[in-house]
Amino acid sequence: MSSPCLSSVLTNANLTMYQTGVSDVLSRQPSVLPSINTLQISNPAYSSISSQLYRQISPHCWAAENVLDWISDHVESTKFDASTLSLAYCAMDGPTLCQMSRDQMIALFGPQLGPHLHQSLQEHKTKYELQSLSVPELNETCLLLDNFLDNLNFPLLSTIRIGQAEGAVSKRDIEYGDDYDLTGLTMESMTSLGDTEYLSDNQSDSEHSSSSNSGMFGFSNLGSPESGSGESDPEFSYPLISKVHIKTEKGESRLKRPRGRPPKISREHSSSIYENSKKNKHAPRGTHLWEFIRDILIHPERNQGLMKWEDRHEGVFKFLKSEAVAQMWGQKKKNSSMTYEKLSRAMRYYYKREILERVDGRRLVYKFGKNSSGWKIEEIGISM
DNA sequence: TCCAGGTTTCCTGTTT
DNA sequence: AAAACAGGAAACCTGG
Repeated sequence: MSSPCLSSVLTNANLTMYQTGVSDVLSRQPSVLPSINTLQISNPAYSSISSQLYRQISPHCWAAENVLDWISDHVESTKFDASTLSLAYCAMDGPTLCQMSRDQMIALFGPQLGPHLHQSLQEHKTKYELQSLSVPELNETCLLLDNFLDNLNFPLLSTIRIGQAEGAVSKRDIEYGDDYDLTGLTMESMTSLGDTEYLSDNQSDSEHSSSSNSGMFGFSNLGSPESGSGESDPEFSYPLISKVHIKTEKGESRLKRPRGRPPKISREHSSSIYENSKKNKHAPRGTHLWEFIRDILIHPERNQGLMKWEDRHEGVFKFLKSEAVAQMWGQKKKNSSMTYEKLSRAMRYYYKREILERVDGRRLVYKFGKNSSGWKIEEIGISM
């Protein structure tokens, strides 16, 4: 993968092929997704090169990030106030976009940006209808490549991070609470999200409904392992061929060790831990795990059945989809290999600091301690 | 440059 | 048997 353009094309094609449920997300949660800037920045595949990629692809083949790039360009060119634009309206892929009428686009993007976007889209569609011969060939190639890599137990193209060094992120752009988003979870991450104890808010503890997991966020079940436990399955644990390129101040790119204790060399599938896809950027101060957990709990629109209060007044809560929460945390920290096991270790460190209290005998249940804050009803002033 | 805080990762053993 | 829990150890990153 030496050509960034080809890499981006393949990555985007893969995203296009496998991203599902975007319209579902659109219809449900228009206000909870991050801003355009934070999504672009939090997307590891994003780069200045790929941001122009949509110009070379038919709108019908645009992935969500191509749509985002396209919208971003128009936001800039029209001096539109992006802060008034919900990212949820931008988090759709090309095929979804192409199905929208002019009125629908005006309804979504407003009377200023909507017509502009519609006009632009028609121009792009017209342009690429003339080149329709080449696009199916590209899609077919991408599909073949994906199948090929999949059969070799390589990660899907969408899980490979390419040119990360190009996606340099400034610290001020990483604002807590806005840059995690389930729609950005990759294929590899979604294969193991289904916990055995998923419960909707209306269900009792005795009810189990793992079969409904895939539909919670509108993701389809895309080839999860039979075992149902991606974490314990070596084939579904880590991307194998990704590399972490860290751009230094001098501008060169080099391999960098991932954070944490290095894994044992002898472990199967750990061909090289230093080649794992990770950005070793530590979160800025104030971005703590317990705050992340707290914010999921106190924002029902973000919760989506991930966690629930067991005792709202006592601060007792339970993970309903522990792996999904861990993936979200990992996404926030730019760490694709985050698991509930690791997250829970960090949670246990909070016992000593009395940010959390133990809840003995109950699995996946924690309680906020006296050194936590911001979760009490009287503190946040709303009724849960 | 060093240090502290806050994880992240791995590991072994225990409990549910 | 598997998943979750517990906690030690070590590594890493960021901010001060």
